[in-house]
Amino acid sequence: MNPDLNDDVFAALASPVRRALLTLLLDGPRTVNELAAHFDMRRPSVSEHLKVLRDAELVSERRVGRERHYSLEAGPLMELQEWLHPYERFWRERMAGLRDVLEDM
Amino acid sequence: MNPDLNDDVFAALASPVRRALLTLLLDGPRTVNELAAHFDMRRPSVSEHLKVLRDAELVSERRVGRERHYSLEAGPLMELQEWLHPYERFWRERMAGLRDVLEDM
DNA sequence: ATATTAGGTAGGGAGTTTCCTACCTGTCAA
DNA sequence: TTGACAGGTAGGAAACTCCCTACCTAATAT
Repeated sequence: MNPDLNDDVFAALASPVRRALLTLLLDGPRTVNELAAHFDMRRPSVSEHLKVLRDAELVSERRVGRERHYSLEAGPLMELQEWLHPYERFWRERMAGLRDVLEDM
Repeated sequence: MNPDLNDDVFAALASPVRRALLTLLLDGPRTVNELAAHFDMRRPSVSEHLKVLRDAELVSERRVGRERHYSLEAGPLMELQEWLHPYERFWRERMAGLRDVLEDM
């Protein structure tokens, strides 16, 4: 049903550091050093986090001279949204329940 | 911004077993034994997965005699959908790009 | 009362994750 | 051409995950 939404994506999103990296990339492509500056962590560790994101195809890299520019790739996140669809009914029901309670007050 | 969407939710979703448990609960509340029957795994392990889901508030439990009925709680998934919002722009852009390529063919 | 059933908890082993330092290659600048 | 800089890779320690078996309590059934 969602053939391309695999474990790797969920595993990649499980780390707060990697989620923060994705958030930083919302503002456009960034080099590894620019990204690393935001973390209390050595650069090689950031490199490894980027590798996990690359393997999950959540980011892409473009080589520019001796720099590497990382960009957000939102495809897997779109599939994640699709994965959520079957659950949507449940939170709508809960919201409806909440609304009813509020109306009774 | 999403104060209630914490690490626990992403970590809970990182396991394929736990995602399968949520999928099973789409059909309504289930006991631990009913859930465990779907996995090639001992029951205590399923219990532990359920504990992780409970801690992330993705499921709730109701005691009925000696059984425990687990139910889906979609609140955190709704927050996950909200977490995705800032990324939506990116996949829309990608889709638009794809459409343009197709139109040129 | 006793046996059985539902299901949680404890402790442990194997595998994985996450960080580190040390080191390497490739590019640019002097 | 030599030095400095960007950033990836290797190897290893500490912590965490995931599964197991053994065991426990509470509730039902006999």
